[in-house]
Amino acid sequence: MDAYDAKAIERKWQAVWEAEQAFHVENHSPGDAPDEHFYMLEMLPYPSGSLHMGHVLNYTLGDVVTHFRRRHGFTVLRPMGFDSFGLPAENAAIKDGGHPLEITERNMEAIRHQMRIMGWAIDWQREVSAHEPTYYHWTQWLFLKFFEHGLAYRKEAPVNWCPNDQTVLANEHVVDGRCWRCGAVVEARNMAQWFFKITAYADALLEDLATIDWPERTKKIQTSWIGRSEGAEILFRVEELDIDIPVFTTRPDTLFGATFFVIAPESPLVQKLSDDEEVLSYARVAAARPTEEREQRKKTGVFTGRYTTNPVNGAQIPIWVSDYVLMEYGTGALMAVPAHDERDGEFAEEFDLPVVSVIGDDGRLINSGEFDGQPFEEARRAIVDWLSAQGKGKPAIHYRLRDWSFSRQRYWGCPIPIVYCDEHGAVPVPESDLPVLLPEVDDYRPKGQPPLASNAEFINAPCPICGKPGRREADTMDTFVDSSWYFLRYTDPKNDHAPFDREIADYWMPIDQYIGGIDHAKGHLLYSRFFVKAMNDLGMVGFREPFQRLFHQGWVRLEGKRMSKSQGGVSPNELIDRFGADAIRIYILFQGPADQDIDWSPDGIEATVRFIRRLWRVVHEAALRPESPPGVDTPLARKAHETIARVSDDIDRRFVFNTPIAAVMELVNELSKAPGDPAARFAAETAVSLLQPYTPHVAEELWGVLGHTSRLWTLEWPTHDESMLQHDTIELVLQVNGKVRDRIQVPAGLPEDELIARARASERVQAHLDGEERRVIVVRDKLVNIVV
RNA sequence: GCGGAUGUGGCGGAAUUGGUAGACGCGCACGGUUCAGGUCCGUGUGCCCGUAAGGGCGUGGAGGUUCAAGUCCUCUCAUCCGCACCA
Repeated sequence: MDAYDAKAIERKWQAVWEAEQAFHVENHSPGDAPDEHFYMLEMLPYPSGSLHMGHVLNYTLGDVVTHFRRRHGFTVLRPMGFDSFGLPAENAAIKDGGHPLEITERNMEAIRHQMRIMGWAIDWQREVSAHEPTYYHWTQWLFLKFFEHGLAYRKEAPVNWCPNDQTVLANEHVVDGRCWRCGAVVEARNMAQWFFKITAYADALLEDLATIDWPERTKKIQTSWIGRSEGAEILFRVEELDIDIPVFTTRPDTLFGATFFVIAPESPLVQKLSDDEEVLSYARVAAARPTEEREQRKKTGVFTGRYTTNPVNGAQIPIWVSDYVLMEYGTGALMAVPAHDERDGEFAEEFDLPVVSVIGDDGRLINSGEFDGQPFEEARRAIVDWLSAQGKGKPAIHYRLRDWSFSRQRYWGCPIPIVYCDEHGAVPVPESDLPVLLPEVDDYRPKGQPPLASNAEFINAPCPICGKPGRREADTMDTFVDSSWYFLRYTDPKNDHAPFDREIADYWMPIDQYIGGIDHAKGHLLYSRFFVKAMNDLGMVGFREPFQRLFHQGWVRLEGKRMSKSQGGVSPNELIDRFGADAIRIYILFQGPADQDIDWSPDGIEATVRFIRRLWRVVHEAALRPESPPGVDTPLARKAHETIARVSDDIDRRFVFNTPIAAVMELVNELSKAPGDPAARFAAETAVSLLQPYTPHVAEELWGVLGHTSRLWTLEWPTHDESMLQHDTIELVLQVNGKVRDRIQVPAGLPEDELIARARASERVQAHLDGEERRVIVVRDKLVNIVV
């Protein structure tokens, strides 16, 4: 027996898999495509630096599922690619020099290498990268389709502006109101921005959550992010100015209690309602105040001097301006009901405004004219009906979700295929002119305008309609656009006349198992759902959800901090070099349930290497034993069958990956204690076969040691014999008053009387039977509990 | 403030349907083998009392349901996460 040499074994089998393209799957013509197919996908990596232990967990998990499904006869699509546009490469180029493309491709090569030496079963023939023109060609094409159908549009909107870096920042790059890079206080600035109309899909995104198998907490995050609330829009008339101000409320039943009215400081209504300098200056100061300060509990505000009419009772109520009203939500104005809304109540107290209670302790309306006495739920409808009849209101639904702003004033992203013409406005680049290639620029640093704007050759382009000089859009797309459809491109990655073929996409999609971090719950996972729904409506795909089943792996933490590219962490390469990929794979999954966070400690790795070496030795010993006869029935054989059952159920139904390792360890322990057992060969083969998805290299090698020439990775998963799980004798637990007093071996299947008799016969039980027997509970083949 | 998750030995965790708490592994202790060993093998290891037999206690805390609770119910504490003046 040679010593276990992880490196040699891993290189050997990785070479075989590559030479045989073992994990490549073909697209069949629709008629003869295999029925049993499975689309396994993990979120694609962002190529900044190299992979960290969090990735190792993510992709090893996916790898186990891939092998497990393959060996159950499924044709498994398991592709890989790179989210290769984005700020980090650009920032690295600014900071250290070099080109974002070079930096990105260097990192990609490092990651491909890591993926290869981890031995992951990936179909590399389907690799896609966001920054390749052959990919972003179709990102641009999809943008044009969305634009054509009104799902992509341009409008003025507030953005996070860093006055120091002279650029817009994404929300996640604003930390405590400051720029993450230079620390300058971020300002709100209005700029023309491109948006996707994700709000048009708010209801669909909510409703279809019921059709997908996702963790409840993720559904909850999306639900609260979309933030649907039902209520009414009510018009408040300002007679002097002859205007109606709409407000949104979820509590129209409290309308009679509206004793004042408040508008947001940013609201254009402020100027209309008042020219008083005190009011205007309050509004200016309040609007400019950072959000944090606005959230401080003490209410501020100023009376405009104007009144509006409560539509339901004609009361003249004062109009105030206060920064507790948000311009972004509802209509930027609200009816204040101090008796039944905590915030309105605080405001009323601060400024000594009247409070009228309109709901009694019994939940029925009071002080509400003709609606008095109605339960408030009924009144809610009745009042809205009454308002509708009067033309003063209507039922309304509001969402917290806003349209997705995807313009980025940065270089390293997908160009937006638009030309601005003085005459024709924003004109889409014709499909035949795609892709609009990302050009070279002299300097990636944004200086008040996006880097692309400085490239005259790029920026000056004729209007596609009239041919007169126009200017290209200089913004690039948010990288979340790239990742909103990459999983579709994988199904048909080489297509050069369309993003993908619908029939092929419909065949593979939706993804059967998606694995990635929960941090993408309201970003990538929501955007991708929106894309698929929109594409379905445009007739491009035949399904409405991209990810049928979703799993979130936990974080790998180092000293309490999440390992990530920015935080650094433990280098997988070094670990592979020292312990081998198989040991790392088994180690990372053995730490605990995969959806729980792992605190990194190097201690356990030695142990997993020790286990592999033990397996190596025990299997070699077993290989010297004669072939196990079919149907061999020994305790070791039974243990093997039990292990097959446990491992299969854990991976398949329970989706847990740590306990199967423990189960196989038990089997290997049993085997090492009974090397001469006639079932030794069988037990060894079972252990190796069950471990194959976890440790594919050493499993393959040991499969050969056991005399097989077949490819274990292609073989059917073992099945257990149900009859081998039945035990002839069982351990019967004997309790007195619920406390365990004895355990005895009895034949399985004894009748209750017999079990009771045997329980009473136990000396240890008798020692505690000093009172009158009141009751005896029997769980057959398990326990007897005597109550005295 | 609202919503959610988690809490089990010295440590990571197991216990799937209310039925033996602590599987498997780390660590530790003792013994053996080798001896250059940070190798390998074996035994033990929840806590307390006891030489032992045995007994008591024990799943963040307090109550409850039940013959029986880590598991179900009520309250509570701690940690983490999400949302947060959303009308």
